[in-house]
Order: sequence, then C-alpha cells, then structure tokens
Amino acid sequence: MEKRATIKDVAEAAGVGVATVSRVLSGGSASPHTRERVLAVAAQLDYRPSALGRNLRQRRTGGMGLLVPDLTDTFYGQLAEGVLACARSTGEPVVVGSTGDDPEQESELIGMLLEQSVDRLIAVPTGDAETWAPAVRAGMTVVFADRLPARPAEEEQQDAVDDLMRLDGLSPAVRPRPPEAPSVLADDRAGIRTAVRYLRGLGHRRIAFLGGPGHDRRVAAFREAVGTPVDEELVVFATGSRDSAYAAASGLFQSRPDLTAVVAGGNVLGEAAVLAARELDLRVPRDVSLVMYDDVPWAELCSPPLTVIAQPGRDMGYRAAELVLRPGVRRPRTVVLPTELIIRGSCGPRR
Amino acid sequence: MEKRATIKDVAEAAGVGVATVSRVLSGGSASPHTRERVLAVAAQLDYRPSALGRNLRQRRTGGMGLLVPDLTDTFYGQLAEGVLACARSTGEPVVVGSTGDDPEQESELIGMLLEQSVDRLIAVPTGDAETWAPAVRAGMTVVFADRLPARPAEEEQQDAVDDLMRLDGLSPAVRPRPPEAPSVLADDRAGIRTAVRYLRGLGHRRIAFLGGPGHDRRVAAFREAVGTPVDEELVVFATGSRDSAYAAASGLFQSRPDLTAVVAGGNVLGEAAVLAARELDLRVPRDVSLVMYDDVPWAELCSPPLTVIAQPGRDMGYRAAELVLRPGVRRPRTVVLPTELIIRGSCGPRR
DNA sequence: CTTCTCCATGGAAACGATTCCATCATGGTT
DNA sequence: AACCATGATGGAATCGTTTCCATGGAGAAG
Repeated sequence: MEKRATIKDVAEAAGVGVATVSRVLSGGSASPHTRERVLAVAAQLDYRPSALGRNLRQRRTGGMGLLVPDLTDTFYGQLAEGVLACARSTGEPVVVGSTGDDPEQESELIGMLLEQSVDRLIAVPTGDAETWAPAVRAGMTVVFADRLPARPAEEEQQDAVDDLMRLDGLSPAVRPRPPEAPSVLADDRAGIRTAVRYLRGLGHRRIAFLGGPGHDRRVAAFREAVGTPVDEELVVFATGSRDSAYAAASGLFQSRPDLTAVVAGGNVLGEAAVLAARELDLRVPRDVSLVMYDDVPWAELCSPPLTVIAQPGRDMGYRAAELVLRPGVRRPRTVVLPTELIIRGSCGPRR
Repeated sequence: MEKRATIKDVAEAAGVGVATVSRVLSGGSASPHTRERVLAVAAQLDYRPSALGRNLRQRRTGGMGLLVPDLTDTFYGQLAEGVLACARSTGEPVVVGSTGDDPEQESELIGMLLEQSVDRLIAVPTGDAETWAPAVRAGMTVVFADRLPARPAEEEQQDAVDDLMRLDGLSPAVRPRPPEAPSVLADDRAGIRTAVRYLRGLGHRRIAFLGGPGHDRRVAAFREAVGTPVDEELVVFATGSRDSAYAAASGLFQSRPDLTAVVAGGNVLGEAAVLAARELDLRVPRDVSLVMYDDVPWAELCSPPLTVIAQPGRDMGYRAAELVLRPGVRRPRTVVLPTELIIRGSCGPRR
C-alpha cells in the first residue's frame, strides 16, 4: 500500500531538477553524466512515471479504444486478440467495449471514450455515420475494422434518386464523397463470389443468403455474384442474437424448402443454420449445402466439417492497431485482406 | 476538432466559481437557483467533465482492468462479456489484456495497469502469488475469476512436509493462511465429481483427464472423485495453445488405447479431444466417451453433441465486476457459482 | 580578448478536475 | 441589538507530468 515515487522524488534524490529527469526519461538531451545518475536513481527508487500526470498534460490518454459487437462471437475474439497483441508490444492500454450491435450502446461507449480522452479507436461499427459524428468531430483517429458504418438515410435516398436517373439515361451530378475513414476489411466481395461460384459449379441454382447486422457489403456481393434478379425470399436477415439467427435460419428452411444451398454471412449465422437444419431433419450436405463466412476452430468439429470463407481475424485486428497507432505515413487508408474458400465437407452436388 | 468545454468555461458562462460547478455536478450542496443555472449552462455547452483531471486529482483511474488468457477461447469471451456488461451499466471503462497464459506477459500487463493507476482488477491468473505481489503491494483491489493464482513453490513444499507428518500420525503446526483474495469461481469440485460419477455409472473405469494451464483445482477434484491411486498416465497436461492441446489429446489416445472415457478440463481441450479422436478413428461415444468442461454454443453442433459441465461464464464475469466495484460490504469474499452437467450425446456405456 | 553560439539545466506554468478553507449573508435565538 | 449557527460560495492548493523559457557556462570563431 506504499505510494509510488514521483518524478519529484527522483529529482531530489539525484540532485537535479524535475525537468531534467523528465528529459532523461523521455529521450531528451542531457549530459552523459546526468543521464547516468538519473537513470540509476530512478531504477533504485523503482520509479515509473504515472500515466495520469502525463495524460493530463498532453490532454490525451495513451492507448486506444476497441469497440466490437460481441466478444462471444469467435471472430471478434480473434480480432480483439490481434489488437491486444499489437498493443501489448507497445505497452499501450486498450479500453474495450462491447456494443451488442446496438447503435445506442455504441453511442454511449463512444461518449465514455471521449470522456476518457481516448483519441484513438478501432471499431466494428454498428451505427451509421451520424452515430460516428461526435467521434470525428472530437478529432479521434478512428479505424474501422470488418465493416464500415452505414451511410445516413438521406445519402441512401440520394443514391436511389441517382439510380433512377441512370435508368433514364441521365448522369447524376458528381457529388463529393465524404473522405472515407481508414479501415481494415476482408475482401468480402471476392470471398462471396468464390463461394457462390463454387456452389454454382456444384449445380446449385437456388442459393440463399443468411445475413446479420453489418453484412450489407456481403449481401451486396451476394447479389452481384448471383447476378440477375435475386429471389428476395432467399435473402433473410437476423439481428445480432443467436436466437434471432436461429429463427431466421429456421424460417428460411421452412418457407423455402426448394433451396439447395445457403451462404451464412457470419459464424453465428452458420451455427444457427446447422442447428436449424438438424432440427428440421435436413441433412448437410445431402439436402442442403452450407458455406459459412468466418473460419473458426469449431468449424472443423462439425460433421461434416464446414466449408468456410476464411478471413484473417487476428491479422485484421493487428493491422488495424498498427494503423491507429501510426496514422498517416503514406496513408494506405484502406487495407483489404484476402479471404480464402476452405473446402471441407458441408457442400455437395445439388440433390 | 473543436476542443471541449472545461469546467472553467462553464463557471464563467454561469457566473459562478469552478468550485460551485464541481459541487453541483457531483451532487454537493448548492442553492436550487444556482444548481438550475449551472445545469442549464452545462447542458448548453455540452460540457462533459474530463476524466483526466479527475483521475489525477484523486490519484486513481476509474474503471477496472481485466486480464484473461485468451479471448479466442469462447469461455473467456463469455466472461469478458459479463464484465463489460456490468461496466457498461455504470459507464466505467475496462482496460483489457490478454496474457496468453504466460506469467511473464501477465506480469508486464500488471505493470502497465499500475502505470495507468488502474486500481481495480479482475483476473484469470496465470502466474503464482509472487507474480501478483506487486499488485497487492500497490493496493489494487483484485478479484480473481475462474481460478486462483498458484501458490509459490515454497508453500507447496511445506504442504508436502505437512502431508508426510499427517501420514505419520502427527499434526503439523497450524500456519496462518494468507488472506485469500476475493474471487468468483465455478464449483469445479462438484462439476468434476458429477461428471466422474456419471461416467462411472456408465461402466467406465479407465477415465482420463486432459488438463490445461490453471486446471489445478480441476485435476485435484478429478483425483478426489476417482479416489484410490490414480493411474498417472491417464492425467495429461497441455499448455494453452491449440496445438499443444491437440498433441496432448492425440498422445493420450495413442499411449493408452485402453482408456474408455475422457474428461477435458476446458473447451479448447475438448475441441482437441474430438479432433484427435476423429483423426485416430476413434468413434465418440462408441469407442470413447467424452465430457468437456465449459458449455459453449458449438458444443451442440458437434456430432454427437457434446456432454458438458456448464459453468456460467457470463455470470462469473458480471459478479466479479460487481465485486471489484463495490468491495467490502459484508465481504462475501469468495463467490462459488454452480456447475451443471448437461447430458447430450458424447457419452455412452463402456464398450 | 571579445563575442557569439550552443547546450545543459532548473524554475515555473500548464493541463482540468476536486476539495479545503475562509468569507459572507441570512435567519433565528437570547 | 448583539451574537451565533448554518449554508452557499469562490479562491487557491493540489495531483504528476511535460514543456516553455531564462540562465549560465563552455567552447569556437573573430
């Protein structure tokens, strides 16, 4: 319970001023003699600078924030491990928050981080650009991982209008896009495309997509890969919870018994699909083929082992942390990491 | 990028002193008139007190630290979610670190938290009491979750000596136990005992235990439940990694093909056991029965679905957070939460 | 020898909050 | 009317660090 030595104690014990101690410890200039002396005294007193004083002085907290939807989801666990690994190597603290895929909670957590003067943040965003306005306004360095925030409703509307104009053969006015925030994403498009082609190659024609919150890019990729008008009943969404995922999967299988393959947009959805299929006595892959986004350790445990689109969760976290720690520098604003289709046993020829 | 209003700005705008503003905002006494006025101005300026100033003044950082071995392990993900949920309800930041089950990294992370003046910590400890000495010396409020730190070697030796004395019919001197730190644990003993009895009831006699780091209490419970000299070859340990777990499981199956049941001390070990069994063409449960510690969502996905000893990970985290936030108060120092044997399909009668 | 430059050095201000303490006003009691 | 108790209030100190700036000395260049 003894209290720690302060810089003042060190200064007195070494017979120098506090400014000198500070300089020595943070790499400023000092005579070799003084430097040695200060270092010795500091070591002897077991002095460790208090982050509190430094933070107040520089008006910022070191380290970074990390916001993920759910640490129970193995993929986000991997992502977090990546971030923590990078932070550990630099000795920086990471303040973690779990949003539960709820924009309101996300908003509150951003507020909390602001209050803490955390000015670097890695986030798997849930809310739209509006939710993120306070953060950028406060000058936070934000790096998005895994997804980008949805664009606000008005922009979507504008886009719809533009699309109509295009249909009429008009070219809409060029509007400046807001500068996109740095981000680390998986190549969803390629991943989904490869999966869909693979299923196509097996003869599947009625392929469904099971999506969750934040899977907009994946659905878009799915639509694009399928091409031609997509049967809208085959694209269903769940909220973040496991219950909702199960309900969505079960509903899908029941309402469209004619589907022969499913692409699950995330591992929670994949889990739900396996469970729902089993409950309805659908055999994988005989009755229905399944490809799951995310490679997680237990994908191999299923029987049959699941064919997955692997994305490097840990790497994504690590890269995002690097990006947020050393922003700028040749600004490779957006990093896209490759995905890989890992073929195991959950897909078969169309029945 | 505009900078936030400080308490001074509020004071000026409201025409009062900073002390008054502070009092109003932190529930001190003030006249209704002043209070209203200050509140109005604060709201209008969108003032949020900076945690930096407060922290420095009170010489402590709010919130808490959380140290877990690996966020990729679903159980620790659940635990972390529980902690975060509790912290979110009080608006407190949580600094999370991942130790990788390495005492050295744990030690460094403790140092980092000390530097940040984080004085409340929830930990799944990896190192022994010595590793934790700096934390208690600094007056941290530590709550251990899931396990307790190993006791230092010298104490173990002393215990061994005591045991010998007991064998000789002597009663060893009563030594004062160090005051045990508050902790939140699952009832490992009951859980393991129930599992072993269950396997016994199915006719199994050669039951193995697959342990990982920090599973001391579980092994002890296993030995106790099995009773009589345990066949030491049937108790094997892995380090934290998945590879090591797989190697341990595979080695166990190969060296002792006569075993008929396995208790895995954690979900990573359970996963490894399933994988190793499959690789060696051992059928579960026909050739070997398996009980896994930890109920995780994917346990149901395996085929057959795994029989597990469930422990309430999320609750454990939540309770630990409560404990660390409001210590004392009737000090229920150690909380033990119940475990439950959930019988699915991975155990069968002895072959 | 003078002057200029450069560097090491320490005092002091600053960061934004909390909190101690002195002051002042008010109202009630003797 | 004098006095005291009470409560509201603001000034100033404080927390531990970084950083600005002034000082002083040593060495180089003239």
